[in-house]
Amino acid sequence: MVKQAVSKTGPSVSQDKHITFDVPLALGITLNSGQAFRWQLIDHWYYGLIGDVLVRLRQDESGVKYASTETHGKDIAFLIWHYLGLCDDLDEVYQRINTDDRIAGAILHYRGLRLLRQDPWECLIAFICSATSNIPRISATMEALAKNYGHPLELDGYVRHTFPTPYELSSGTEADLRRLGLGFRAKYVAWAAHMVRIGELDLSSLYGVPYADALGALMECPGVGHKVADCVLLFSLNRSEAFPIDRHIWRNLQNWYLDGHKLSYTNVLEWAWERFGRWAGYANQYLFYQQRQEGKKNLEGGGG
DNA sequence: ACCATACCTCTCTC
DNA sequence: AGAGAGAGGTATG
Repeated sequence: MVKQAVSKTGPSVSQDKHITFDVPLALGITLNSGQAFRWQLIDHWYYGLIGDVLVRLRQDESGVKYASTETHGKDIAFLIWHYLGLCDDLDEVYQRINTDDRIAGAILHYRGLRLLRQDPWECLIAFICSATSNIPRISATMEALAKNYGHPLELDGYVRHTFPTPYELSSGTEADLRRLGLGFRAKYVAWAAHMVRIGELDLSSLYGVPYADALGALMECPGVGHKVADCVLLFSLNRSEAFPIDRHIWRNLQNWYLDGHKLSYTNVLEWAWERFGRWAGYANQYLFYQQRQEGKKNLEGGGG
């Protein structure tokens, strides 16, 4: 008997395209390394938004396959290339940050993990929402904001919402945002939306200005401290020297490298710059990802 | 300058 | 299954 060929996909499925390159990339690890919160893996495709374009991505031997919604003339291949940070020379990065066995192990296991170039506005809100939270909750929060204040896009029958602009998000009051489950972060999100909308914080002006100036500008936002500002600098503003120090990284650096000494945030930062130089942010991301994977492993081991 | 504490409520765990 | 801890931080005393 011959099996009947039945198309499982709906009508008008987008044509897959392809970007070819020969630099290291670990797409799945990169999209799930805690930098971005809206990528969803469905049927072996990563669905998510890059700006106002809904895309699906899938890595193969020679690069990345993709399909997307209308791009309004934008070069989608370049958009993806840029978003994934494929222009960073990872060989140069590895050479500079590979200072010890621990980092060497992380590079070995997670080769191709990259720092993304996200939209600074979305990144700012995501990390304001990250305070005393966890990844599932941050993701849920970002989806709630998108569904309530963004607009829908459809790709092959699959619908996702854009992340709202500062103007769109400004239509929500603090009380509205609390109803979405933001908790004490609601006030900070509303405030940030207001500041960006009226131009008191101009995120696009922060590319390429001195680190300390960009940091200071971000920290003008209530609810944005040094750590959140470093996340925005590293994951969206292309500042590879930014080195976000959360409680876990702090404790681990203290044990692994600092002989148990408790240094202030600024002192740890200066230590990181001295050790890892201008690619310190990559060292941070590899150590962060490694510590998270080891945490998962320990949980599995305990369960049998 | 440093340290403790409150802040919302969701998620994971036992 | 339901209660209790803890959560990628920041602002405030």
